[in-house]
Amino acid sequence: MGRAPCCDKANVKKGPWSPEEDATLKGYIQNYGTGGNWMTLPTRAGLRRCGKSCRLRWLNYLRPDIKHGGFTEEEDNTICTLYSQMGSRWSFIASQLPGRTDNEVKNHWNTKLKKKLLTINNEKSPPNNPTLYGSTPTTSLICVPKAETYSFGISASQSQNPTDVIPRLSTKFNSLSSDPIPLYCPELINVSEVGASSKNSTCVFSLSQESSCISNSSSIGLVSSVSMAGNVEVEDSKALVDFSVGSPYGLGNSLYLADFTYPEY
DNA sequence: AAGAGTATCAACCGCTCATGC
DNA sequence: CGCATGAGCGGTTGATACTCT
Repeated sequence: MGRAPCCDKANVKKGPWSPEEDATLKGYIQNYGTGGNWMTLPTRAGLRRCGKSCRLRWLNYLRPDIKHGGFTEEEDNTICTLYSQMGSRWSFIASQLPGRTDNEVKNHWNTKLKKKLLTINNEKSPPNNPTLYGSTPTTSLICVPKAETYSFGISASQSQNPTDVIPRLSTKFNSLSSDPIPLYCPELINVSEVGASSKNSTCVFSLSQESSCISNSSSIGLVSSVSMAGNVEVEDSKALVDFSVGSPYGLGNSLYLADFTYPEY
């Protein structure tokens, strides 16, 4: 027994919105507002749509203050900076960009900015010289040249049962820059999930317990415990590693570019 | 010109969180 | 306190547009 559906699936239309539906929804909200209840709005407005669908259509497309069109370089930098600090908090990031929606920002990141980051690193980073990505010095996106890569290897756990194999990631993430927080994490990191999509191989990992990590940043000193969760997306043997790092000293978050080798089981 | 491959983005899905009862 | 419900969020999908061969 699962959760009750939010609407009568048999009687709601799905798929792209027609201009007539857009006009109906827009007209209704402009005249009467949402009434604080999206679930009943389609019925009140005379639309055969799910309330969630109406909400999404209004917020992402029909709102009068939506900005359509390409992103400026300034917006790109804002997204990169905030993503490096906050992770995929798209609603927050979008709130810092007037007229942009979380969906639009998320799509823009996934289709353009992420690739741009990889491309820029490949083309412009001289060996042995970590560089900041972006035009503003405040950004904390770090492109790590191949020679300084944070290589890591994965070895399988001792389990023989494929269903409960938890590969373990033994590595050190040791940023050469003082910002964000450089870390040395000698502990084994449990890989909670390894999978592959049509485009990228993905490896999701997290520390199963608190780990002692020593920061070599003089401004930070000793970080006694850090929890981490990260994603790795692999493309052409490079990995964009996205770490959310929590510590008693607050939160840090950084993107690293690293070489990646597939585990040998 | 046509088919295949790729990129884009609107929309959906399922989950979590907040709130009210 | 526990449950039901709705809002909001992030991940993913799929249709369409675009580019390449």
